[in-house]
Amino acid sequence: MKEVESILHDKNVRPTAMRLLVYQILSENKNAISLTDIENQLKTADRTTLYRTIKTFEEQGIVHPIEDGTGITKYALCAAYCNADKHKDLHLHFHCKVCEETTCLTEYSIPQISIPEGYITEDINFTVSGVCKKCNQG
Amino acid sequence: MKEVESILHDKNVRPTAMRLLVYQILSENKNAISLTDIENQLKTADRTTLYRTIKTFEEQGIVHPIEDGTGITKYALCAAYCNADKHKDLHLHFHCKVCEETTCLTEYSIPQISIPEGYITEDINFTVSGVCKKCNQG
DNA sequence: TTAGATAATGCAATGGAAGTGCATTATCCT
DNA sequence: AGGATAATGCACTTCCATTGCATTATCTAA
Ligand SMILES: [Mn+2]
Ligand SMILES: [Mn+2]
Ligand SMILES: [Zn+2]
Ligand SMILES: [Zn+2]
Repeated sequence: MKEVESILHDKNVRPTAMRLLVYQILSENKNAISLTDIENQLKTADRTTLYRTIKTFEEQGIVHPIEDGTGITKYALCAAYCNADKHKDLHLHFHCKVCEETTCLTEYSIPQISIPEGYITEDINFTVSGVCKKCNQG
Repeated sequence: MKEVESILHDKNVRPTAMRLLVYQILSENKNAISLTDIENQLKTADRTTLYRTIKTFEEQGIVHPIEDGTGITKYALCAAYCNADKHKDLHLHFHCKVCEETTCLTEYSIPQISIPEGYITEDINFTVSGVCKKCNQG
């Protein structure tokens, strides 16, 4: 059994051909990508299938969604220890307004914060936007 | 000159009837609201006008947009000291998955963070989602 | 190993929000 | 008051997200 196949298997996701391809694409892109990006890189696949594949991946802790402020949700692979119960990759995300790329800053953790008494935290989104290093050196 | 009128005036926005109404609605809602929310509370107005009104308000530091993870942008009035050059109300936002309400936690500032060398920060979005106090007491 | 149950896929269609072009109307300043 | 400029309303377009349903693939247990 190939590596990707066993990863999906471990996360309780049936390793279909389509899913292996989507996983492949996600792992080849160093930036976070949108559903449309995936669609463009996988001309054969139907958008609906991709949509539901990503949804499944998200639910099973394989990818995490990123709201980068563009209104288009991006996705990136999770750390190995994420699972269906909890996403544990709480890092910053950066969106460059010049090149439009959205990146996981996996080395930069979301800082601890307090929220008002009585509120329950389930998800945290910390996204910084501006100009990335590459675009800053023009 | 009424109070709202002078606020708009100070921010270099012509105080038209429509704009006064939009401002009114924003100030009456204690939560952040969407364009559609405004539309529903102002049946007479055309959506395009509201769209452009909000855009103008945003540019002139009257409202700030909030990406709460739903994909629908919400808006809330800024602090008095925001202006066209810079939004200075850097606080947390909370989105309740039960009642769907999005709130400004104006008392809770966005913590200082470091980002990688060479990156330039322009905007920061820090949104927590989960269950709000009200929904947590059911 | 095969049949039947269950899950995944593909197609077609819908919904909702964002955004644009242009003609008309209101506002403001001189 | 008059003319420049800005705001508004209407009609349309685009794009992404999402669903229903029929078909096909996958897995499991007999
Ligand atoms: Mn990430
Ligand atoms: Mn706010
Ligand atoms: Zn860039
Ligand atoms: Zn709530």
